[in-house]
Amino acid sequence: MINEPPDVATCRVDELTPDVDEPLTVGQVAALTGLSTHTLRWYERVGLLEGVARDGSGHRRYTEVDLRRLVLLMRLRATGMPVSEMLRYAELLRADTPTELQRMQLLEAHRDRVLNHIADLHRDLDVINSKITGYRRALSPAVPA
Amino acid sequence: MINEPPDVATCRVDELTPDVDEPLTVGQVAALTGLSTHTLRWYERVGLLEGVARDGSGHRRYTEVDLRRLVLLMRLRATGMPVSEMLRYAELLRADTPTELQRMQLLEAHRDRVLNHIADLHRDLDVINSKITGYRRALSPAVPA
DNA sequence: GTGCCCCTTAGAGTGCACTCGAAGTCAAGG
DNA sequence: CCTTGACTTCGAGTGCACTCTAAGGGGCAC
Repeated sequence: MINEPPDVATCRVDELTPDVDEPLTVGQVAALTGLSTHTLRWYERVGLLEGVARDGSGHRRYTEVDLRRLVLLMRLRATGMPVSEMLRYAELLRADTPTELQRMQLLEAHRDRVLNHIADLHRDLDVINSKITGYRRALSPAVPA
Repeated sequence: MINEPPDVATCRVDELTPDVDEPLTVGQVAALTGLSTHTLRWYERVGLLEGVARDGSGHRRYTEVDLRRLVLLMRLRATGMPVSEMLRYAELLRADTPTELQRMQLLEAHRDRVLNHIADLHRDLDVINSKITGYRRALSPAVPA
C-alpha cells in the first residue's frame, strides 16, 4: 500500500445522514463530512461522485443518495483504497448492465486486503512494542510505571 | 494520517538478521529488506540512517547494528509514521545527551496512534461489510455461497 | 447600489516519499 | 586493455491526492 487515507477529523455524517431531507450545499456537506469543499468538487470532477444536481443558480445540491455514496467512498479511502480503484467502483455503479457481482467482488477483495494490512500492522507493532519494552527496562529505575 | 507506508513485498530481514556477520553492501541490504538501493541511499541522505561505514572504495558497508536500526525504521514507516517524525527519532538517537525517555515516549505515542487507526479501520470495515452483505442478499438467487 | 458571502469553473500548485538519471569510480573477468 | 556491473554523488523527476487560485455569478442586508 503506497497511500494512506486522509485523517478526517470530524465526520458527523454517520449520525446525521438519516435525518437529512433537504438537499445540501457543498459547504454543508463539507461541514458534515469533514472533507473540504475543494475535495468534494474534485471528487465530482474526476468521476468519483457523478450526478450531483444543481439548483437554479448552478450550485450543487447533494441529496441523501449522494451522501450515502459519498460515505462509502470515504470509508474506502479511509481504508487505503486508491482513487483509481474507487473510480472503477464508480464506473460499475453507473454502468447500464448489472454489475452487482463485480462490485461485491471489488469490495470483498478490498476488505481482504485491509484485513491483511491490519495483521501486518499488528506484527509491526510487536516490533515497536518490544523496542518500547527495552527502553522501559533500561529506564526502570527512573520510570517505575 | 495522510500517508500510507510502502508495500514491501519481500522482507527476509527478520529471519536473516541474526546470522549476518560480515557487513553488507547496499545491494545486499536491498535484497534483504525489499527496499530499493535508491531508498537506502535516500534514507541516509535525509538523515534517517546515519553513520553507515564505507569500505576502501567508498562503498557502503551495512553492519548488523545498521540493519537493526533499519528494521525499526521500516516498521515505523509501515505503520504510517511520516518520515519527518522518523527523523526526530533518528535525531534523538544521535543526541549526545540521554534521550531514552523521549524515544520511548515517541514510540508509545506512535503505537497509540496506530491502535486508534486500527480501530478506525475496523469501523470502516463494518460499513464496507454491510455493503457487501447488501450485495450478497441482492444476488442471493445467483450467488448461493 | 454595494458590500459580503457562498457558490461556480478550470487550471495550476503543493507535499510527501520516493525514484530516476547523469556522470563518474572501482574491481574482477576475458 | 577493455568491458561489465555494482557502486558513488547529487540534482531532477514522478505519482498520488489533494489544495489553492483566478475570475466570475447570485442573492441578501444595509
